[in-house]
Amino acid sequence: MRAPYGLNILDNCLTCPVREEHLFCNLSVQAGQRLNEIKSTAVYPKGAMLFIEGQQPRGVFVLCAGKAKLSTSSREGKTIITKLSESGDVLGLNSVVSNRPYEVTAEMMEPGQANFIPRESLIQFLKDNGEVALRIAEQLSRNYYTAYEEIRTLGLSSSPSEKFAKLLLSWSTKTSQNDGSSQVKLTLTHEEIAEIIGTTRETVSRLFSEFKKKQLLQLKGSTLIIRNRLALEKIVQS
Amino acid sequence: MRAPYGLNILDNCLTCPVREEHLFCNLSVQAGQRLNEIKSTAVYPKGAMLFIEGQQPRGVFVLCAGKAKLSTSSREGKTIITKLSESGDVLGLNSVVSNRPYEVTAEMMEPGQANFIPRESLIQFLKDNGEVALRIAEQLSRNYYTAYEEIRTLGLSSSPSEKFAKLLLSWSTKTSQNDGSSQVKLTLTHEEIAEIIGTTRETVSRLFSEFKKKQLLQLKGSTLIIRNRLALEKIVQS
DNA sequence: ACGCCTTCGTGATGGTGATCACACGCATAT
DNA sequence: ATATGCGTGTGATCACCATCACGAAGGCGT
Repeated sequence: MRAPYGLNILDNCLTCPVREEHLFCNLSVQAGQRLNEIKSTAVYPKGAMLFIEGQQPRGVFVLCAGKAKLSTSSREGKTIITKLSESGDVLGLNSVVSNRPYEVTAEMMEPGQANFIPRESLIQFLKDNGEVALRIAEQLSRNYYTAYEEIRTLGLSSSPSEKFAKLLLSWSTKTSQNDGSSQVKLTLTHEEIAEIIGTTRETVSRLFSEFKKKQLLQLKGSTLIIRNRLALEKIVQS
Repeated sequence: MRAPYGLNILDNCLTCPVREEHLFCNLSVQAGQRLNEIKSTAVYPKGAMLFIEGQQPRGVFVLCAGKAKLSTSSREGKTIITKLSESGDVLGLNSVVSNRPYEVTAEMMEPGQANFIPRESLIQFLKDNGEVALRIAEQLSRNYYTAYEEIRTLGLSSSPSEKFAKLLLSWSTKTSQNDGSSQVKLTLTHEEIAEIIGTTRETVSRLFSEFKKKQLLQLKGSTLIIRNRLALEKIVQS
């Protein structure tokens, strides 16, 4: 398969982002080869849709480079972002395994690259390799956990402040310093943050102001500095 | 293993609730026998907790008789019910497969019976029977779908009326008549309904009044009659 | 029959966040 | 420079629903 958009393709992208929880690591030699045969790699520009909510599942995408956002929308146009995916993540797995329509839309937030594995091939591959099926099951149950966290956040923590604090903390843990502060490159618009925590853009703006005033965070250009982790945890407290 | 609470035990409960999506149907003879060896059956009274949020996963429960509610709570005591389980459902599967703490509490809503399969035995069983692992994966992805529906409901439909209407419809579809009305035995308290749709008891009371006045539903004793399905669907519209 | 507990109905009140509106800064394009 | 668009800050308003409060109705044991 030729790559769209005329960009380069890495030869073997499946192994490039080696992460602890990577699904397709440590396979037997034959399994690895088979996987290489059925996958195809492509490059996507910013804004490209890997798949769209409601489509029949064509296959899974293994993200190699770039970030993607997973979102779902109501008829009236309200949108929630359920996950920000990074390289190594496997997208569309649930739909492919259960053969139901994609439940989310996956959109590239920046130019990137992904491996595509067609549904039929993957299912056959799993039938032939029982040990991988179990690993897939593990991955699915991890996905479930994440979804459950989301449910807890949406259902139990009522106020936007709480959810905002929770989001900041989830960013903070990735880049924690020993002195309690941490820095994150802020690539999301207020609108997008609003879609993550289920509120409006205006409220997010006000939350930023409020948290700045309370010395909880600080902004230098597009760099977000989280000042007071403990205070944030106190706000969350669920 | 002896049954607690001094009640009777069915000999082979695994096969009693034969449902389309039943996990452990149509197994090979050996697999079926092995499964029978590692399972144990017990009877539970109303209010019994099969497992509690946060506990290390001991194993899965296959519900044979009785209903159970799955719920999760915040520290401040707010509770949401995420699922009402019926016979045939497999509880605790996600936690067992991913070896993380139970993410919910499972409580019997009425006296019932369940098979228990210890974690270690199940995992070994799955390793030995690759084809079952794939079926487990399918089940997990169905669970994921359900969770996703919950996220959509919580995140996208803002008003309690909308969520209430959605709940009524989900009950209605199970027992639909051809004339558009349907009857359901209402076994939940307003408090529990509130925990399902994420609002307060008082609001549920008021919703009942409001919907009665609008001729959307009717109550005869504990029998709920849903009068106007289309109007409900119009309220939902997400 | 009596008290006790759970469930349910409904009024009054107040806070919170969605909504609308508009202005500003800052890109990039013309 | 001017235009156009996007992302952002912030004020004013208002509906909605959580909360508190209380009473009524039913179930259950003693």
